[in-house]
Amino acid sequence: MSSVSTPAYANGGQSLADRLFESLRGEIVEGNIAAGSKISEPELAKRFQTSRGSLREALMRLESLGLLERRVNVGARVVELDGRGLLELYEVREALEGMACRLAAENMNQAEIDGLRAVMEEHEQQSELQAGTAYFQPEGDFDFHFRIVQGSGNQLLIDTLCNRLYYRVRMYRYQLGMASPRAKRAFREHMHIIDAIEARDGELAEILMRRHIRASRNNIQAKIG
Amino acid sequence: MSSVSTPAYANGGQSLADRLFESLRGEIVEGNIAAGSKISEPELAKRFQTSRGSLREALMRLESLGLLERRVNVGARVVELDGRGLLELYEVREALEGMACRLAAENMNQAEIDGLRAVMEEHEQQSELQAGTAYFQPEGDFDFHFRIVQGSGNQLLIDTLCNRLYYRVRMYRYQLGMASPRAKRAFREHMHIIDAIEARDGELAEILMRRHIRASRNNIQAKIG
DNA sequence: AAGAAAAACATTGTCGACAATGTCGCCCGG
DNA sequence: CCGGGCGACATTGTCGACAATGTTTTTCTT
Repeated sequence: MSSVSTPAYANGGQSLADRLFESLRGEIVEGNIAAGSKISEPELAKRFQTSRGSLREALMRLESLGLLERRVNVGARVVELDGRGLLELYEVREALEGMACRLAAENMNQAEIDGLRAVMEEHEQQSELQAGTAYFQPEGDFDFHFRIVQGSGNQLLIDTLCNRLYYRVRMYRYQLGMASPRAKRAFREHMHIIDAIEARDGELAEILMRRHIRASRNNIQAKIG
Repeated sequence: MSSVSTPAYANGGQSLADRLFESLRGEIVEGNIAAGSKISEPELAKRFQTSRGSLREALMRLESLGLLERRVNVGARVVELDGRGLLELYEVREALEGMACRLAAENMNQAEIDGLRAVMEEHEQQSELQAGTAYFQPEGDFDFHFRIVQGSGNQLLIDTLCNRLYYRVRMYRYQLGMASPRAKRAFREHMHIIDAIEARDGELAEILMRRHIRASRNNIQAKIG
């Protein structure tokens, strides 16, 4: 179907720099490219069989994501992961997701709320399969928070959390292994949050979400901070 | 002093793309480049006497700032300013600045608090010079909020607000002329916030800041939304 | 004449080369 | 032996040209 002259970057409506960006983002989040390590443009360009120009575009977008730090005429480094940064991240999450939860209680339709409950049922089954004290599935937890943010209807809020902060959260989880041992408690907190949303009680929903995130933060602080 | 071979981009420790970025950011914020208008890379490159490569770097950073929207193989457009976006912006500000205010109450030192009061005295004098119902100085208002955010000590929060959201706020103010007629009320609200910070009452400081921003939002919604 | 196909144009994405800066190692003087 | 200056190397910033896509205009057919 495709002619022999099909260019390498004519894929799926996204540019080559887009795909480089996504690949590198994944490698950084999962720690495949070590935190704090220096980025060599020529080396990466060779690894991905591309030119430096497109690679640099990807690097700049990673910088604006907060995953890289670039200094003029020096180069780019993957950000360091320190406890302070993680705690700061949770403070911002508390503020933003609290607001998102309030808005979700006002704006979510019934289908979206049902979807939330379905996610929780899935959690419950998986939790029963695993040991009672098993770590809380980061995947499912993310799904829960993700859906609430989407339900806020505030595009700026959605973009800030889902396209910016969450990658950093995942990076910390992967590399510092922040598996929360608060499985059962977190599950109950999630359920209460859904109840508040379904009751259209935005004020309560916000309070519960903030306490939920703050509890995680305190948990982290006790361990690492 | 400078030799004839001094390169154009060897200024002040920042790259040419950095300066292009700042220049364009200013022109977009102030409406010199109209909202919603299409960006022509060759045209701008000619205007700034630079190559397209450096210009594209600046454009990408503007995109990550939320001031431009780019589509692959089509080009970049300045974002449109609609009431919905402005209201969303204020919802995010309410959440983030509320948190910033809480943290500021916990972390600001006395010198910073004194600086806040000095800003307010300046406001008062300028307000007296102008008519009693005069619009609230965007400059001074920004200074007040700016300082509180700085005082939070949370680097992620500072970056998100000062290096990301505030440019959009300024863009709206310039172009939609959002001069708040709440001068005296806002001034009193600011003073109460400072009092709460000085009393190290983070909870109250957050509540007051949120109400302050929400009042502005309601004011805007009544007018435009 | 109206609509569609096609070609010409303009714009964007990508690439390799050059210029300038930072970095590392070596040599020299103290 | 140690510290500072100097030079070679590597890396980054910048530029102009080419390839591919989107857009507009022209032209041909019905």
